[in-house]
Formats: sequence, C-alpha cells, structure tokens
Amino acid sequence: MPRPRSRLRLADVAERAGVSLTTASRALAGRDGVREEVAERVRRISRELGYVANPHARTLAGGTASTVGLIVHQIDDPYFSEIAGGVVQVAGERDLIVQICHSGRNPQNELRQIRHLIAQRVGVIIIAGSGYVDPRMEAESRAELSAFQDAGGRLTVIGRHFLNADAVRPDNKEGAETVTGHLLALGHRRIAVAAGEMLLSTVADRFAGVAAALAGAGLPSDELPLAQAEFTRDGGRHAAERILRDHPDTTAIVALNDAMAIGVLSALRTHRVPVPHRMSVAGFDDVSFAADLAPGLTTVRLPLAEMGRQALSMALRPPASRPRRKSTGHELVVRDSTGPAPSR
Amino acid sequence: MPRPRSRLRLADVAERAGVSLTTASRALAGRDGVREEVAERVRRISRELGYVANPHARTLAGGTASTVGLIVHQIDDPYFSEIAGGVVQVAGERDLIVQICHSGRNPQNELRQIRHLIAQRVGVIIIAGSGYVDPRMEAESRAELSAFQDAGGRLTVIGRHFLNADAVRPDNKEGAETVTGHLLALGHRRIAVAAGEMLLSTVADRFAGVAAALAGAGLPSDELPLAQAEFTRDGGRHAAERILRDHPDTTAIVALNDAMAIGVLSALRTHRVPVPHRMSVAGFDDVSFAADLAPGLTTVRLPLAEMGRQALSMALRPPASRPRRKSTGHELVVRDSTGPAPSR
DNA sequence: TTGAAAGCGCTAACAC
DNA sequence: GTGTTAGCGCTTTCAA
Repeated sequence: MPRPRSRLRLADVAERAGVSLTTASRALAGRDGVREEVAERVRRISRELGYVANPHARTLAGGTASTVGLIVHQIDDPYFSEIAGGVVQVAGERDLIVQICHSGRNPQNELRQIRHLIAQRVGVIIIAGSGYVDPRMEAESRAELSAFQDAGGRLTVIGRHFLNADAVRPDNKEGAETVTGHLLALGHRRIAVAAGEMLLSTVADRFAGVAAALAGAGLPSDELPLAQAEFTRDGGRHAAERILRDHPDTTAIVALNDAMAIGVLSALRTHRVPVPHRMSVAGFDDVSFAADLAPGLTTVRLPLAEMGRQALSMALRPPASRPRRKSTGHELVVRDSTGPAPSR
Repeated sequence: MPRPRSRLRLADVAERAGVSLTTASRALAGRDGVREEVAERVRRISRELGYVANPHARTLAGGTASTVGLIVHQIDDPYFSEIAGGVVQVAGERDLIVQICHSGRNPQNELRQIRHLIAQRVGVIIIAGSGYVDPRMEAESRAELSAFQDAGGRLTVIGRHFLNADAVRPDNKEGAETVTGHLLALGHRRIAVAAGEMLLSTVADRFAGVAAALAGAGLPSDELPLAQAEFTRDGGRHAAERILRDHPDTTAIVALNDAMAIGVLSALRTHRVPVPHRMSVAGFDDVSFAADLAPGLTTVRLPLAEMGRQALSMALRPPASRPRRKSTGHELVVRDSTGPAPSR
C-alpha cells in the first residue's frame, strides 16, 4: 500500500506562526512556558490550516499515547453499545481515539485482545463487562494488565472486582435487592430467577441481591427457584420455559438482565401468560428500548452511558495512590410488567 | 496520559541474532533479500524473546497502520452498533484494530473525524450512515477522502452515494417500495410517512420508494402526507402527533426507520389508537428488538451485521479498477403492527 | 545478500 | 520565554 502523501506537519504551523517547533509544540499541548499571546496565535494558525498532529510521531517521541482501548463482550449488545457511547463521547471531547475489541465472553479471547492493545502501546485500557467468579479464569489477563499498569498504563474496569484498578462498580447486589423488594411489596412470595451463567460475577452478585432481599423478608432463599441459561434473550426464553414447567405457581420472575427479561416476556407471550396479571417480570439494566416493550419493562436502571463516561474520565485523571471505586447508583424504574401478586 | 515504559526493540533482536537492524527488519517483514537461513534465525529469536514491533514507530517510518477507522453517527444506535459488530468481527479475525468515531450526524464533525483518522494513518476508512442530498454539505469530506484514496488508503461507504468508493448499498428505495406495497395490498389508501430530515440521502431515497409504490398503484403521491422530524424515536413521536392532528383519516404510517417507528408506536399508545386495528405501522431496518416490541414491528430487514462484514471485506481486497457496489438485498418482515385497512 | 545512514513527525532535555 | 538538539523505534534508500 503506497504511503499517504505527507500532510501538514507541526513544522509548517511553526513556520507560519514564526516560532520554533518547540514553542509550537508547547502551545498546542497547552503546556506553559509560552507567552499566552504567542500560544493563541499558534493555536489559531493551526486551526486555520486544519493541522492534526501525527499521533504516531507523538507517541513515539514520548508524548501521550492518545489511544484508549475498550474491550467489550459484544458491541452490538445494547448494554455495551450504550457504555461505549459514553466512552466515545468523552474521547471525542478530548481528541482521543477509541479502539474497540470484542472479548465475546471468552477469557482466552479477552487475553488476546489485551495483549494486542498493549502491543499497540495504548495509554488506557477500559474493560467493560462481567468478570469471572473463579479468579483462575482470568489469571493471565490480570498478569498482563498488572504489567501494563506497572509500565504506567491506566486501567479502568466496569463491573469487575480487580483489586488494583480504578473501577466503576454497578450496583448489582443493591439493585437486585431493590427490585426484589418491589416485588415483595406487591405481595409476591413465589418469585423465580432467570439467571445467566453463575460463573459470571455479575450474575452471582445480582443473584446474591435477590437472595438477600428474600432472606430479609423471612423467605427461605435456599429453595429459590433458579433457572440458569445464557445471559441473552434466548437464554431468557429457555429459563422462562423451565420456570413455567418446574414451578408453575410462580407469580414473578426476576431476570438478571434486560436481555433475558425480553426473552422471558417473549416466552410468556407464546404461552399466553398475561403479564403482569398472572406473572410479573422485572429486568436489570434499563437498556434504551426497555420502555418500548409491551408491557413496558420494570427494571433497575444503571446509567450506562454515564458509566462509560466515568470510566474514561477516571482513567484520564492522574492515578490515585489507592485505586478509585465509583459506585453507579441505581434506580428502580417501575413500568407495566410488574403488578400485584394474583390473589389465590 | 502516562507512557508505558519502552519494551523490547528490534535492535535487541538484531543484536541477539548478530545481524543489522535492516536485516532484522527485512526478515520479520518477510521481505526478500535475506538468506533464508538468516531470516529463520531472526524470526526464531524474535519469537523466543516475545518481541512485538512498536506500531507507532513502524507507521511513522513507512507503511500505513493496520488499523480500520469506522465512522458512525452514533454507536449506541442499534442500527450502527449492529453494523459495527460485523466490522469488529471481521477485524478480529484478521488481527486488525478498529477505531470508532462518532460523526453525530453533523458534517463538520464528520470532517473532523475523517481528518483524525487520516492523520492517524489508518489504512482503511469505513463510513456508515446516510450522506447528504446536497453534495456541498460533504464537499470537504469528499476532498479529504479522495486525497486519502489517492495516497493508497481504502475507503468503503455504507449507505452513501460516493462515486469513487467501494460501497455497500442498502436497498433503501426498493425496501420502501416493498413495504408500501404490503400496505397497499392490505387495502390501505390513506398512508402517511414519518420521515427524518429530507436532507439525509437515506431519508430521501426511502421516501422516493414510498412515493414510487403509490404512484405505481395509481395513487397521487404528490399529496402524500409527510411529517418530517428528527430521524430518531422522539422524531417519530412528533411526526405521529402531527399526522394524527393534520391527517386524522390516515390508516397506515410508514416510518422511514425503526427508531421513528418506535416513537410512532409510543405516540399511538398515548393517544389510545389501536395498532393495527385502527392504524398500521411499519418501520425500516429490523433492528434486533423490533420483534420484541408490542405489537411486533412489521419492517424491512437489512442484514446489518452482514453489511459491516462486507464493508470491511471489500476494503481488504485489493482495489478493483472500478469501485465495487454491493447491494444488500432486503426482506419484508411482517409482524403484528400491520393489518387490513379498517373498513369505513 | 547485507549494512550504514537518513529520515518519518514529534516531544523533551538542555541551552540561551 | 524561546530555540537548539537529540532522540523515540522503525523502514527504506543507497552503497558496499
């Protein structure tokens, strides 16, 4: 592939502004040691000329690596695309570039993506999405990431329990308690859970929240009907089928994410189970179209885009002596998919 | 942003192999002019040491980066996140990195993103999403992109009319004709259109398809009720409000994308207009959750992820003498939001 | 077939 | 404050 014709360089801007390379560099980086008047002139000329720095040269020379690596399970999953939206937005404001990789909920592939990003010399890595309950499944990733951090790279995780990284912590357990409390308040006592694979820490945490709420209400959470399946729409369908078959007197289903909730609603529609009159359904996440389902989905709202924004903002601040933890908070959004428990 | 400490360099590999930098470079790049035996030794040592080239140095010194720039209007819009999913998938298979930027449906911002990607020396640019009817709105972008292509860069557009680029062409006009034909066959005669801004070429093309279908059925398409608004869910709400007010005898609304269709459904629910008994609604795109709305949305399916895959695959093939055009095809997906026209 | 040397465009010590 | 100069790690002429 031929090499793109060389474009405007910093030297051109410097020349036009009648200053040296260094001064131009400082002015554009906003560093001080330049008279404000001169700096302003350089910036103006740079803008007029449409100058854009070559990030490779910049990185090579030891400047800031202006790239953010974002690892998601799957970008076309609304949970991740909304988070990514937040990351890309902040990146755009700061003239950073975002590289997106899929881990596909596969620890080996995730490791590969991490290595790739590190080889690219990205300055920031953001990992979004559940980790694994068993630390051995991500031991290698952790090792690579530690080395990355030791070398000065910035790491932020969203929804993982990494001891040594800044983290955006979704209210998984608390949110699950809240939504379960909502169902209890509506009089439901026979509540079932549609869960993803329990080896995902997000699933385990949310499930713990449901169990805690039930225990708090004096209900035996150890025999809580639990249907595990994939953490997806189809998984939700399968889980609902099993719940209907094995626990026919269930009056409410808590799905541990909205994707599963949608599958649950779909299965209930197929079986002509009226929602919420015969069965209440609640989800988790509040993805953008949860309000547009019918019935509108009662769910726990996480501020997804905001989580993405925070993750990048944290990474861009100078590292703290101790890793930062930022809880997302959550909000119960009551729509039409939950209602009073049917009286018997 | 901090800078990761420098790692193993090519010079280290060269030294260990007892050859010059040049020879090592050649050996690893697989270029000839190196005795096979020497090349093999260099490669072995490089592997043993775990050497990974610094892509910034590599890009700066010569070739283009093995990076794909993907410009979308908004990554958290399902239309784009599904396309992006396809692109990221193919990229993952080929060890390429995908950089995502938002244009935000703003030509100026799009131009800025294009410049960034070019400055970044990406080898491939993929632009997804509607262009503008008025060529002047994207004249600058076109100029930059032409220069990029002249310099050897590969460009693929999804859903734009760029003469000189490989293109994935969604069946906008054809799909609109199909879905309008479906409504006509159901007996609808008073059909209204909820459209995005007409300056978007996608909107114009889809609208032309609706008009053509009506004309083909001998209906006066020049007085076709048309409500223009933003090409989003909220825009759909507003458009529906206006249609209900100004054309109360309408029996079917064609929304020119699914986002608007969802807004239309929402507005109709608010006004207690039964769908499809009193009003049929059709969308366009078939985003993943269109089936889960209630009623399930009748729409025109575009193979979004496949479009993303094709776009990158085309870009990675050697350029053809003439730009390639790949039509997506389309498929009418009939669900519950359309039904027979109410008899009067 | 191999190597020396000249950059690629930028930042950062170190002068002035 | 501002400029000079030496790299960052690699590819690529151009000689040998």
